[in-house]
Amino acid sequence: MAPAETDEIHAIAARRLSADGGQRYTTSRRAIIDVLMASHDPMTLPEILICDRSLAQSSAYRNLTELIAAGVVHRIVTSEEHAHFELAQDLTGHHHHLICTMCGRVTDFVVPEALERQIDSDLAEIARSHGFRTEQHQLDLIGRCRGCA
Amino acid sequence: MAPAETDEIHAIAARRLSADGGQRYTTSRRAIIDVLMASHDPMTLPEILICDRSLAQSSAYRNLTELIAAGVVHRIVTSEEHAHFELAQDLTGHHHHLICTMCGRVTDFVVPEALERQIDSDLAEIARSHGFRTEQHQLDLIGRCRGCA
DNA sequence: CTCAGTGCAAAGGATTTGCATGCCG
DNA sequence: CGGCATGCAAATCCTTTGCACTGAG
Repeated sequence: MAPAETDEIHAIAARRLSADGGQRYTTSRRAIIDVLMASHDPMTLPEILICDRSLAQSSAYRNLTELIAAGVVHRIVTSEEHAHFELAQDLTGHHHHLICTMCGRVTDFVVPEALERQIDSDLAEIARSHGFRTEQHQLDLIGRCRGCA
Repeated sequence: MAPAETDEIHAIAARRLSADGGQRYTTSRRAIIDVLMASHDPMTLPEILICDRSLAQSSAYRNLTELIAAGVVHRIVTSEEHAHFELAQDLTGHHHHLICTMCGRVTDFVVPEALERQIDSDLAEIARSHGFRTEQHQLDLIGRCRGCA
């Protein structure tokens, strides 16, 4: 669960893509990963395109879909118009999101280890009682960010 | 925070709507609330329309928007195609959601009081340190439901 | 050569909106 | 009467897809 090194992330991405049906780690895909690594917070597609003017919108969407399928990128849906994208949490470390209802910005935060463990154990019990196979939990705060408060 | 009675919910809905700029609690709006009360889990718009054949799609969306603005209904966004709608949690009691990545179904669950308190206090501290004004927290489990596992 | 990747333009699909009409207060 | 509410159809807008072309192995 420890955050991976920058170079290591590229290596992992390449490996997961090729494991996922022989996909290549192309320049465009690497560029997307670079952009996401450079940002500390999840980004929308328009934001990604601004950081990487060379990319076509449809290709960006297609590559993100591929990266998500390969487990390298994670998509975050909010009430806002655009989805947000971030590196998979097994690459960057597990965290949660502050979601601003005004400007739509998504910001990362981490919670104390003790709380994380408590949540995991309580939710495991709940999932079991519902016959639910949990893939991930998601704990977000919805409200107004500092700038919009 | 205690769940409100069925009749009481209608009264509250009417009151909040009229407080929200003089909106009326019309037959259609009451019907939507009835449908949501009858379901124990959040519903998509198509599901609502099936339960209430008399409603036009656009009116249903418009009424839901109005009910959300009045704080009577809550909208849940998932990765699935349709949003889900449920009564505001101050009417039904605070709870969380199991979200199935296969069939898209959303199911309610509650967590132990102790965990809820722990989350609230830890997150309050985090929000403070980010200058974030929290409106609600959201703790969901993403995975496969019993039928799709 | 072959097949994945790319870009452009067009399609898809949930949700929203314009507009004329209906209806409660 | 006045303004909110409704329904239909058309518009929006994020995202996906069809298709022809390019490029890496």
